[in-house]
Amino acid sequence: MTNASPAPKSRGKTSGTGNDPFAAIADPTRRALLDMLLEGEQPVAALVDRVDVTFGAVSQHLKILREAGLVERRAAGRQRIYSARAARLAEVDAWVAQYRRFWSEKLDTLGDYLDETS
Amino acid sequence: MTNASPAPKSRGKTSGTGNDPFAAIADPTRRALLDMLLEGEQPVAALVDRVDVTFGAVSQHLKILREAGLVERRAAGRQRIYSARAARLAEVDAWVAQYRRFWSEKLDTLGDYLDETS
DNA sequence: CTTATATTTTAGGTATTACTAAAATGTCAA
DNA sequence: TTGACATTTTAGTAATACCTAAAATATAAG
Repeated sequence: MTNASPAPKSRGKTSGTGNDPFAAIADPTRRALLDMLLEGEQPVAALVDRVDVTFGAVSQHLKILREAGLVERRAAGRQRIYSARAARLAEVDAWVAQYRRFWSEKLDTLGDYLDETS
Repeated sequence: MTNASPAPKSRGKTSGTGNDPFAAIADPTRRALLDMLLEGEQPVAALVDRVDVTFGAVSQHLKILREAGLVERRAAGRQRIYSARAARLAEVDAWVAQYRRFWSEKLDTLGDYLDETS
């Protein structure tokens, strides 16, 4: 027997980019946006010219981040001011935390990683 | 003016699922596989019957995880034994760490780290 | 050599993603 | 009102992701 089909596979609820923080931070542009907001709240236009995609694209990314609970929006005149709302990243952090003991039984500086050690 | 095109946009190097740990852990099945490997190294077949996709799909996921440096493979007879290689998650951890102060100025029981540096 | 086992790879399909350009919405100001 | 500004939404497209079934590879055993 070659393969055992595990079910008809409805392909229906993959949760998607919206609302899942892991999916939300998978995109490098979205991480860049979050990083910018880490410096403080900003209107969309301020983010746009640091990011090399169109205004529309940034707006769409912000929507995804907002649906994931990672940013907040506030109205100010005709602007929309966005700010980071990192609480939702706690879910990601909790997951990664399980693995911490694997790479650092000794937790050094916490500032340098990226190695191979093999 | 409606939009300012930021460049022809070659759509070429989005890094993709392979080799980018953020993209690698975006998929829930892959996170599940990593979680299983956290219990200890395992041959592919052992993972397959806890995951509800075909053998082929699991093999593909493991390939992506391997390309991202998140798992290791070892041969044992005709089996391939996989094990978690969490070091690469340090990159994710480092990124998330920037945000920790946002949701916990007091860092309770989470993973318990000395983030500091600010 | 032949067959069974364990896994990987390929081919093909469908869904989702990320992007752009343009249209739509909402707000401010003359 | 009219027009400019700030942002969002829509429509359409190309690339990517994930999945299955089946073929291919590799090792072990009779």
